[in-house]
Amino acid sequence: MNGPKPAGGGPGARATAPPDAAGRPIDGVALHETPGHLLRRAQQRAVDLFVQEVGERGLRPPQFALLLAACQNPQANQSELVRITGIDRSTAADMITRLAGRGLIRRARTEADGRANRLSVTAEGVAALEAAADRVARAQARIVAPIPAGQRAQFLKNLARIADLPDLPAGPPAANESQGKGG
Amino acid sequence: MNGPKPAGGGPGARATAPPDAAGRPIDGVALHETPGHLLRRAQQRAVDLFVQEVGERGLRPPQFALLLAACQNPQANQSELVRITGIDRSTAADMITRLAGRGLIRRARTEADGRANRLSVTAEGVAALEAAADRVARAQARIVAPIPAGQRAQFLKNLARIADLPDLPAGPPAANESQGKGG
DNA sequence: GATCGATCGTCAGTATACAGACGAGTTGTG
DNA sequence: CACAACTCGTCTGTATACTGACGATCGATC
Repeated sequence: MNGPKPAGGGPGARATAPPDAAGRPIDGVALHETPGHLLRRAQQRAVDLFVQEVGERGLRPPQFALLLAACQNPQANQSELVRITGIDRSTAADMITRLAGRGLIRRARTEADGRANRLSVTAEGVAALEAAADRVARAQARIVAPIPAGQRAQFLKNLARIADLPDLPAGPPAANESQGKGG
Repeated sequence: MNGPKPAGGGPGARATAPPDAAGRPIDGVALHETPGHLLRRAQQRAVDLFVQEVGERGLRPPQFALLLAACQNPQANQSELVRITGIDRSTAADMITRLAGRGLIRRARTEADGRANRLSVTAEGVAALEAAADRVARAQARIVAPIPAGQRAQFLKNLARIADLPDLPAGPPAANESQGKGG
């Protein structure tokens, strides 16, 4: 555990000093209540669980995302995969070099556009994806496990809102989704 | 903007193939619905907003966290700050070197323990923190702005659950907190 | 055909993140 | 004191993230 000085202040998620703060104004800022810090810690934990399940020598989360996107969009070039995955274009270039070095992907200039690269996932790459799929699913389940089941869909929806991604395709099947059930 | 091809799949947040998936099982995995991916994208956005507010040449989120923790815990050594902030010890060593290079912090061996470093935030460091405080608060507000106001406290609580941090000090003042507004 | 603006991918530089090994120092035990 | 186990901080190596600059190419326009 690690919360030695919560500097307990008001409720909610304020990042400024409550009236009962100490001398300097910054002494009232509670790091552990700020959304940005919580997001960072939560993402750390998510990566940790992913690596625990998939293995330290296996695919890492962004590698899985990139390889999966390439597999599901065979005619996409690097820029399109960058848009799909949210990985930076410079980072993607490095990652593709590493994935190609492991034989999971191939990179070749397209004939139609002399600037663009088309990425082909190799048979080994597909095998790596399929071998990881179940473990990734387990990791995802463990990530949201600490959240009460009835609140998970709403939580992910709000996470998508922050991420500024298209909202989850909330279909008709789920009935109780915009309200938690009391308790 | 960046969501050109959502590759819409099944509802909910499953990470495995729904029965109506295409040929390979991995074709049914919807990246944009997985908690890990959403956490990564949301954190990217949070960092982006932080940098927008504080400035590209200013403190970055982990630097702010480390400097703030050092300021609020003057007698803490590096290991303790590592525990408070969740920053890796190797990363923290690098960051402290950079912060010291900018004159925001000083590092010195303690007399009591010949291994430990005590970190002193300089006057410039305190000034940087205080100058950033309001901007950081604005950034935090913008991060959760896309979430309906009534759901923010619950969202942050669930984020803290994932992060495996001590729960937010949800005091007695908040009454309607574990349920959304009726329906 | 020539040119301008936009796009694609690469590269350099910097910052964050983490595993693993290491030296130095401390603590517990005898 | 001697010794082992542990802790603190550093260092190396690798991976992710992003900015800014760059060359190459494409598209539109003249």
